[in-house]
Amino acid sequence: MKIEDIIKTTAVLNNSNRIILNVMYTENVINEKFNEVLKPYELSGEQYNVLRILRGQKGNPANMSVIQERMIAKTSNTTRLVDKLLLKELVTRKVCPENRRKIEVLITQKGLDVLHELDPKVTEHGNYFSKNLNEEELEQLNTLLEKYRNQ
Amino acid sequence: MKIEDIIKTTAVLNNSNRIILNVMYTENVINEKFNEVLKPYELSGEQYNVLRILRGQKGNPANMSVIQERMIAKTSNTTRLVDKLLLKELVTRKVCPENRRKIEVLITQKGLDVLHELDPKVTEHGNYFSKNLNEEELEQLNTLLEKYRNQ
DNA sequence: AGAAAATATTTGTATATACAAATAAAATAA
DNA sequence: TTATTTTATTTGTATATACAAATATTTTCT
Repeated sequence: MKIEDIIKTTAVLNNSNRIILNVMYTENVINEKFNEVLKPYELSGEQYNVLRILRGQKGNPANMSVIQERMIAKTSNTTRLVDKLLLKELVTRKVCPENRRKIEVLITQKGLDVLHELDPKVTEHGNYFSKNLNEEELEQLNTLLEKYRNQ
Repeated sequence: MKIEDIIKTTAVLNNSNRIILNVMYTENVINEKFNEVLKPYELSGEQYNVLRILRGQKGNPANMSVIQERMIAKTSNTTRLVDKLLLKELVTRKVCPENRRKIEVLITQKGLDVLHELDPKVTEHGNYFSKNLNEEELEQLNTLLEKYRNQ
């Protein structure tokens, strides 16, 4: 469906404005669907993102600034996200003994189990949208988005 | 910059996952930049979106559900957004006399003036990103995003 | 007409985002 | 060694998002 029909505008949009709206709306659609996947686990998208970053550390702890710089939404409040994960016992945190300013965050076995259970559902979520494009188009879309962003 | 480098992952991503991350990250970049444009006016992106919808009404009032269905983020809380705009005297609201369940929202002259002042800055914001692509690529990106979203 | 259902909006609550300020520890400079 | 600067994280505050429940009005059914 064209973005003009979705936002029910009669205005003629130029390609520049249409991309802004299309990217924003597509992100919303992806997120809404992904939140449905996460809902039974009572995780938010950004909490899931933190868990993925921690699993990627393969047993090494990550401190707050490492998590921060690997997040998609760079302005997320990592402290509070980790707090929530701690309450659910999906991560542990302790002060780094070498540098007491730093906090070492680790994913727990429970956290790894949750991610493992989610893995196929996350794959399915990605395929739900990408199935509409062939491999060449998928490649193109990634390339165009990366090119578009470059300031 | 490739999304893998931005989120500093060593994992190999398939195109399906890369699109999800690329769309989410691109939306973030667009929004961060757009918030800078809006900041001097103390407007949020969604407040601006509501003002645009109201201007598009060309003098006719819009009720809450009309605003809602034209918004990009379909889950926004229209009541509270309109409340904020009302405090800034950018809109008016009154109960619809024909159907007292409905609320008629109108943009004020002050609201129109703010939008008019923002217009060139919004255009500039769109061009800031779209200048990286030629007309054909812009067209392609829009088409691919619209195709991608189709369930 | 009165009850029930549908529609339009508001309110409540928890969480998340955006951004500035505060705190604490470590590194560097005088 | 003390003061200053830098680094890492936390806290505060206002706003926004997500979603359920409440309220008010209108429409439909009997």
